[in-house]
Amino acid sequence: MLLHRLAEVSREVAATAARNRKTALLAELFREAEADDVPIVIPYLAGRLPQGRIGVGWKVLGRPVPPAAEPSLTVREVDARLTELAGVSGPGSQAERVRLAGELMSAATETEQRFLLGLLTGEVRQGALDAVAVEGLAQATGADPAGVRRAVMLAGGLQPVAQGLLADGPAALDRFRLTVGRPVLPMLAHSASSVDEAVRKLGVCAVEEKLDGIRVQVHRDGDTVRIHTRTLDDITDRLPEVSAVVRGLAGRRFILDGEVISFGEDGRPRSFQETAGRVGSRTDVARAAAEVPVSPVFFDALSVDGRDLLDLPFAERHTVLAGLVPEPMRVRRALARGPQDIAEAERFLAETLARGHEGVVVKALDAPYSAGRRGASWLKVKPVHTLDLVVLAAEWGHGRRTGRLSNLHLGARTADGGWAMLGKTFKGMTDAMLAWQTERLRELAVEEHHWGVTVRPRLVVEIAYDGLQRSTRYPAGVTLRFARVLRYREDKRPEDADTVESLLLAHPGVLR
DNA sequence: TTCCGACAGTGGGGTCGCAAT
DNA sequence: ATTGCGACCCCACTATCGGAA
Repeated sequence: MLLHRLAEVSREVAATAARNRKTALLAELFREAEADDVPIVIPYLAGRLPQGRIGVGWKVLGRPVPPAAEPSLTVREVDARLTELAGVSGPGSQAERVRLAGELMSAATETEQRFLLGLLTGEVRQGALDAVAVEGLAQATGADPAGVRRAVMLAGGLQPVAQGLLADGPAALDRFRLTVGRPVLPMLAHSASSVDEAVRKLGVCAVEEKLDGIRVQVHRDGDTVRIHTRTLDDITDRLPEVSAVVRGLAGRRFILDGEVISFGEDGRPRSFQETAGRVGSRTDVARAAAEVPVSPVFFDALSVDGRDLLDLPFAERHTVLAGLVPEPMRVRRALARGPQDIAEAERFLAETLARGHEGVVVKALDAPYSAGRRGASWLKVKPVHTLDLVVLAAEWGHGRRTGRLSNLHLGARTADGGWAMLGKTFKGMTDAMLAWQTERLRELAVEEHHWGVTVRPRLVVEIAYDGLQRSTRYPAGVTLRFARVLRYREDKRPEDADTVESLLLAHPGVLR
């Protein structure tokens, strides 16, 4: 199949609003693909590379090159070239990547260039990724959509399922079962604004502490232990002490879901930055492990001794978990029968925060494990802080925000009457707010840049954030975690904005 | 007819590893 | 030794479609 055909379909999908039509377009293309093309066409149309990320970004792609007049590239040829690109390393590799990428781009037509650019930078933006591709695959093969979705979750990705389906038809779905050693997409949580809201929604539930670490899925098969992240990356080699702990557990074959986190000598959790830095260290693992040891803390069991637990209610999965994993290695929890226990649940949240954790996750006790979904049966609750800050600058948006000032630079007052930038945010704005702030900020502009405008510090905006973290980038030495806009405060003057000093007082110990 | 669940998009900060400077 | 890039951890929120109620 020609890449040109894919690029045209991608363009048409992007230009189509109706999701059913997007699905149909993808299905049509999947039906056209030859067997050898399938493992390439499917991920491409889901906006990703079969090779995963291959170290090619905006810089490597460099300046635009003149497009080819006629389409000639086949998807298999593109795939082969990208595999070659992915393999380049060592001194001189950057120049070689640039050369190979340039060669590929000059062989592509304009439409193909646009598609390849999106694919390589991970920004296809056609309004259809995994979910729509899964639906399209089901339609193309006549398989049950729910069955395909489930198989994809269990296989950890679209590709093996697509190959099976196109080779053997719907019967292939039976092959995809939960298997120890093969990671499955983890279940995710929605947010709730309070414990009260969460417990009222879920009824009989567990309230579990939410640790601010790295999500892990741990597989043990005898003496073999594998540890995977939320995106199913294998990080076993970076966490030897976790493997050792898991080998010490009673069961021989199991899959557990949990978090790894580092505790300080005082028993309190270290900052997310410290845990993440440790888990990210690959070169001198022994030293990193000595300096910042991490511990696994589990909260779910997906499979134990050959039993697939996914469809069991959480209450039963937890009973199995508790039989396998001793208490300190499980998250703390409280049970709530429903609204009558809200006070207790709130007390548990307060205690959890006092112990230095992030918040709680409220989980329905009767719900199955919805692999790969953001199930409504898990609700996270975290405290939210707010500040009144001043807009110092704003950046032009992209995609559907093109032509709108989008990303705000946020400043707090300093002791000398100036402003210290604390970070940026693009979150929380409605279309109406985007339109309004674009106009207002242009009026306040003192300087225009290619990236946006700097403005007179006049506009006060109320910002929600999850906490303060250390920063080497911003002048106060701190930045906001997950900052988002709540509303503009036109009733406030810049002099009413919060100060760096009061912010640091509100979060003692962050700078130290 | 209205409501709501699921998706995709729009980007945020930090840290690590690697290659280039 | 320092800098810049890319990958990958953490993530919130809004708009939209289409099926459920």
